[in-house]
Amino acid sequence: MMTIKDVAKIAGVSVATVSRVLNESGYVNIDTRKKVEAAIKEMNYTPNEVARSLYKRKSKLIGLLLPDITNPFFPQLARGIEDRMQEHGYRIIFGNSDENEEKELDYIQTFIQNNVIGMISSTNFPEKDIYSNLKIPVVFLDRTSNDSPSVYADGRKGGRLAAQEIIARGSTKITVMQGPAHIKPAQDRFQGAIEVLNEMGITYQVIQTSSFSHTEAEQWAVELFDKYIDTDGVIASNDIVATAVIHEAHRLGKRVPQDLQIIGFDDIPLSSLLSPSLSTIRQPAHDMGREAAGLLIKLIEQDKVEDKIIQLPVSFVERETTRRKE
Amino acid sequence: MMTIKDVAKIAGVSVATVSRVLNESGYVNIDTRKKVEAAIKEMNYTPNEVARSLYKRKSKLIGLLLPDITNPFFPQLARGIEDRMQEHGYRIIFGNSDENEEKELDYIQTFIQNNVIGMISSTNFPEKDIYSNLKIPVVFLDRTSNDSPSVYADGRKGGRLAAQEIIARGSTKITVMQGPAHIKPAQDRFQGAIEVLNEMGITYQVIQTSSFSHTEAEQWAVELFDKYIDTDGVIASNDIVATAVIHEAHRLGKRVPQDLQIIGFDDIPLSSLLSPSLSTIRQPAHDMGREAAGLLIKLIEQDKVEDKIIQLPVSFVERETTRRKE
DNA sequence: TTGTAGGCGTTATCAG
DNA sequence: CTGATAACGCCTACAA
Repeated sequence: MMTIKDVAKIAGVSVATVSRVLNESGYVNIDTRKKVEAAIKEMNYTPNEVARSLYKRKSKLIGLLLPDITNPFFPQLARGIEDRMQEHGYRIIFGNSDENEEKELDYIQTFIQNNVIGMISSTNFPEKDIYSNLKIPVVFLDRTSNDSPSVYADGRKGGRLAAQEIIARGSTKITVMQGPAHIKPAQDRFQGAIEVLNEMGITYQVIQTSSFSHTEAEQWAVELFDKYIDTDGVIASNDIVATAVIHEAHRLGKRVPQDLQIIGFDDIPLSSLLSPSLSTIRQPAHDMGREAAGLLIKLIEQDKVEDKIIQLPVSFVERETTRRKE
Repeated sequence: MMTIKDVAKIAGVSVATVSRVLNESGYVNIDTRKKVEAAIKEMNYTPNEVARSLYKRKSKLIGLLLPDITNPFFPQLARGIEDRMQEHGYRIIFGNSDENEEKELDYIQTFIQNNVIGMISSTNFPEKDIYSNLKIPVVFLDRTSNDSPSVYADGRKGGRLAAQEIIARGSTKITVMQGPAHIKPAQDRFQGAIEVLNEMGITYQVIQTSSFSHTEAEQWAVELFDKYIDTDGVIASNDIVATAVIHEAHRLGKRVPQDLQIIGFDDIPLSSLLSPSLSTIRQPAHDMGREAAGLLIKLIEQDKVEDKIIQLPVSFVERETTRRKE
């Protein structure tokens, strides 16, 4: 491994000078600069980030904590984050928390031990001391807490939209699937939906779902029709559950959207490929990731940041699981 | 930030002693050990991994390079890797390569600058010098190169299976979708399938697909029926394309599986939720991730590793896009 | 404009 | 059994 010393030696200067050209700091004669640059290129030298990090007490690493990368919504966030971070020279240490506080703590711990310079987290525990006591900037993604920096989509609005659209298209016996109680955005959606339902005086039923996992989605779909066989409109807690509902409706011989309309949430990439393709409330996941990254970078690089809360708009994506508007 | 010095001070010993108890190295009197441990707990001290890494010239970080986390196959690999690594105290620095050599190089570069102790890569360029010149262990995942350590599923076998099963279920005008030319496993599948087709003397057509992206999947599905409207069996290059094919078949009024059978590849989590649910060749993605992590850990921690090539079995998952065997 | 030297937090060597 | 102390590779006063 090359070190700054080696470069200094073959450039015939001191390490301090090499460091100066490396960091474009302080004065350095144009000619010696050239010599140094030549040496660097020749030896194909790149500075050891670990040593840098030790000295500066901070690295170019940022910590990313997501509940479960296996849920199709999160890779999109991750991708948005990574794209933006990468443009700015930051790298990502990644962990799945499984919404498990202990695991989360453990990761935060090691993030800090590795001098991460900032962190993005989709945690269910944003209020915890761990976060408020952190000495590095944190951005909550798809989550919020008071006035902490955060990026999220307007879940309540999304829920309202879903209800409005499904009502406008003629469903009258609506079932709302309520996502996991401990996940804030899931509850926002739910609240938004029932708000509208109540305002319009439409009767509805609720199905509780306690997670967003693929494996359990099927069960809830079954439970749904088991309890409410004659429902004619389902507002699902996300696209995965919605997919399972389509599947189950098919199995029961229900026609979608004629007998039953379904609206999902998220607009994961596969939604448009389903048969029928899924009408859904779109969250701009990739953008959310980019924004979160952008916000964190600001927090890191600027001392004063005005807009620390970024709310992105959701929108109704009309596809084939809803009828044409009357 | 606490340092080992602070601990030493309040424990009334030298840093060397603290270091010894931290690393369980060398002798240390039981009583002083207790004092030190008490101090550590009291101050809630955790060692600075960066300093450790600098001294040891290697960290507890491993680099992970995946083509695109947005493709549902990869999160599963990632998850498998992470789970296993996490159990062993390793953390992951992650990057999307987009199958772009330059990006890949860039990441490898920074991985090394960060003293990663090993690397897992799903690269299309395993033969490149960058890899062979690396001084840290590398495991290729879902990829291979000569006798480099690697973990992958038996793609050729998978292709053969797909062809055998679809033939056994009565398709006679088969279309094989050939995945991206530069992706080895995609070609293996293709080869396996046409091998069987040729052996059995079945005529078939080929549709080229140049990527695995969601956005383009739809186009190939359209192209497929555009060119071969009366095909009665499709062997898709992966589950995403297969999903698009189901969708397009629906649109054209074809009944699946009566008029048209479809077999996918991968068995991504959503496959079972589709309508009809997708028959596919399953790759044990999560296990592949775990195995790759396990192999890398061995490579790191042991000096001699016997089985450096791990091939995992694929299997046919019978669902609703194929008919019952006759 | 350039070089010397001290320090970032740990570990390991070597006396004691 | 314990304690100085020299690295690890880099950056930044401070001198020259």
